[in-house]
Amino acid sequence: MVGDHQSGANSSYKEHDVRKGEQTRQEIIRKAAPIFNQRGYDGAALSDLMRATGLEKGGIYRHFESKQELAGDAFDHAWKIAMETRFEGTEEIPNTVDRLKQIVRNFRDRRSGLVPGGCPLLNTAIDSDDGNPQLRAKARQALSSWLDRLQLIVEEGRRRGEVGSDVDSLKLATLIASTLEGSFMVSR
Amino acid sequence: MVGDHQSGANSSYKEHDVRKGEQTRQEIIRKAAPIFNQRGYDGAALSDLMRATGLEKGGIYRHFESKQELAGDAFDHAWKIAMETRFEGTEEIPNTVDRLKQIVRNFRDRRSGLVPGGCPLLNTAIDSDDGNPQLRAKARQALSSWLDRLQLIVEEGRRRGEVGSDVDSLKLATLIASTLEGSFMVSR
DNA sequence: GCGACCTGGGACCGGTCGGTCTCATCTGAG
DNA sequence: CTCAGATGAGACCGACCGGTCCCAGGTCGC
Repeated sequence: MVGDHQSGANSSYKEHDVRKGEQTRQEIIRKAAPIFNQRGYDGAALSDLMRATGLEKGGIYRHFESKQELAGDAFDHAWKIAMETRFEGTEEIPNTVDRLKQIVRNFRDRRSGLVPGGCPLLNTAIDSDDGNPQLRAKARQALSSWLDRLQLIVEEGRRRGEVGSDVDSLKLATLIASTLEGSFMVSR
Repeated sequence: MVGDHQSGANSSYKEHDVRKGEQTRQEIIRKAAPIFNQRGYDGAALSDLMRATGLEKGGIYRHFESKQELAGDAFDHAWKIAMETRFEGTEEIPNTVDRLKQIVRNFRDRRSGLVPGGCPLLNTAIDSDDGNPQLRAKARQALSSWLDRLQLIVEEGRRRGEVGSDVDSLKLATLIASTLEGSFMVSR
């Protein structure tokens, strides 16, 4: 239906895809992400995206099948940045509790490099809780990957005796995530 | 601008306002609240509200200046119900900690009488974090009234020695609220 | 440098949005 | 019962929505 342009044979220049169009595509995603994150899916009008990217409608739709596809890519982009920021500089902390504390601190303090508009997960989860199953699925997936990562840290700590063995790692991970996300809302 | 119909003099039937129109107005609010709560402000189209209320556009706009006014009233309605539900049967619990526990339990368990679509505060806070200053103000006000109420309970407990005097009542109230709201999101 | 095709502009489309207005009908005080 | 005023229907409005399409011009492999 889409893609598979010049499908055949000899004609070339794929491999990493540094074609002009791919750069434009990435720039559209970068510029669109804050708008979706701030205004939500319905609130982000094509006209807003046009202004932000400096492109006309046709220029945007050249690179995306639909607004939904763009929103999905924009969410992935925003979430990737959020995750990197939240776990930045925590891998090398040896003690589990200290590492968790650093994650909380990252969550609280590091907002500069982030995509503006608050937590993409929280925004998207709420925004897509009626229709929009694609975005909803992405949000669900993002949440579980986050919980998994927290849970893994807790379990490692348990194995190393830095966290009590009576701790339910999934429950603790969920508690941490809930509280952090909740505080995001309160701090508006 | 609005209202103050038959402002003057002798002409009558105010007092409690049981006029037909007022009943209709309340029913519109009741029917509209779940739609705003589920779909958000932009997502709740007039056509949805028309279907839900069984009225035509003119019939709705007779009772509200604008969609914003209706959304505001719908939020107030939803929030009132949510607060009643959350604090239901907690006033008479003597011990402070038990009372707080009951509030948490209410939050978790009692969802039947509620306006569908999750917590109105969470929804509205996220939904209105770009424009829509009216709704934003209402959300802010709702949050502080909730925090105040929790804080009051904690402080009473402190005075009666049921809660450690080292506890910061505002911080604890905020923590409780954050965690509860956050868990609301996670549990989608 | 040529030529194929990738890229972006922008007019255009049908549909829906929130909101207004007029008018027929209903309600209820006298 | 009368009749003024309250109520609701629904046609209508301009703006804007997401999306399509074709064309001029740019890009890039050969």
